[in-house]
Amino acid sequence: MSNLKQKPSEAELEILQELWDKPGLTVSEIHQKLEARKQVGYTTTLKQMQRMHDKGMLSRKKEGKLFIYFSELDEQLVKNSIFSKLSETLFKGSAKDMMMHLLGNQKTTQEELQELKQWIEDKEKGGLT
Amino acid sequence: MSNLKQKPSEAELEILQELWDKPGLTVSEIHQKLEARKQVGYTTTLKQMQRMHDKGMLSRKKEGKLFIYFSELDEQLVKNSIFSKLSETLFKGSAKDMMMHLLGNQKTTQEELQELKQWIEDKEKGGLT
DNA sequence: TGGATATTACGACAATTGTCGTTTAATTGC
DNA sequence: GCAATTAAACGACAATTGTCGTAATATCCA
Repeated sequence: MSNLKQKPSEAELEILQELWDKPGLTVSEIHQKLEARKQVGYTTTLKQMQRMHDKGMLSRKKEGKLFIYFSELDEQLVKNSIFSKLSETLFKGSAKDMMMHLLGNQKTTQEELQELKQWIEDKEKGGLT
Repeated sequence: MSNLKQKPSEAELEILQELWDKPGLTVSEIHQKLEARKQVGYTTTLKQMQRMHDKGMLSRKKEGKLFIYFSELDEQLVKNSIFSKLSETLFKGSAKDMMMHLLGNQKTTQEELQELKQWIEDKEKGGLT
């Protein structure tokens, strides 16, 4: 797990996300999930995953007669690096500004705001060593 | 302003960000700003901006002897579309989950959390038409 | 007015990405 | 055993990206 020389592309992220959700899927399983969301051919998914395997982003092992795949990249690390790059590029490195943007512009429900506030409060109480 | 058929690439975003911050910059001005952050040749920046101009992402006008550039893409729209895509791909579309991730993993200071909470509270009071 | 300087335009290239079609190989049900 | 089905491997392609070098222009100054 968890090297990260290259930033995964959009399509790669979609595949990684599926494997983070549920490690050990076959190409067809992944393909089915992707297909449910967007138009894409089986061989495209296959090729994509083979390339990711070549790059070391995925590992795989024979399960019976077919391969099941696993992510070799750590979910948190990848996501962090994406956001940190983004905050760097678009918000002069201020994570706070980035969140302000999120809160201000995404359709965030009242309820979600509530939860979020709660979450912050909990974090304030609990987590300051 | 504000069409968006194509998602700007990483390098393009860096340039857009400079123009959003301060519209009407020359190639060299942009280049200087970029150069301060990363290693890149002048012609690279120039070419990048010319391509963006061709794509209609940037407009420009002769100011005296040289061109000054402007973004043709709306900052909010672009940023929203980036985040919405991201939340789609990596958080099953939940903006809240995305923010949780941000709050949990980015180095967010106590102070920033405070501000954020304040911001949420203000928003609760004021903004629900 | 000519050369030095600053800007802009062109054209190239390698690498990466998204997409497939076509082949091979393996598995499985008659 | 063999045709039908499934899965995996290969090889191709066009478009996009990041990067420049070089050439053409426009400006300015001595």
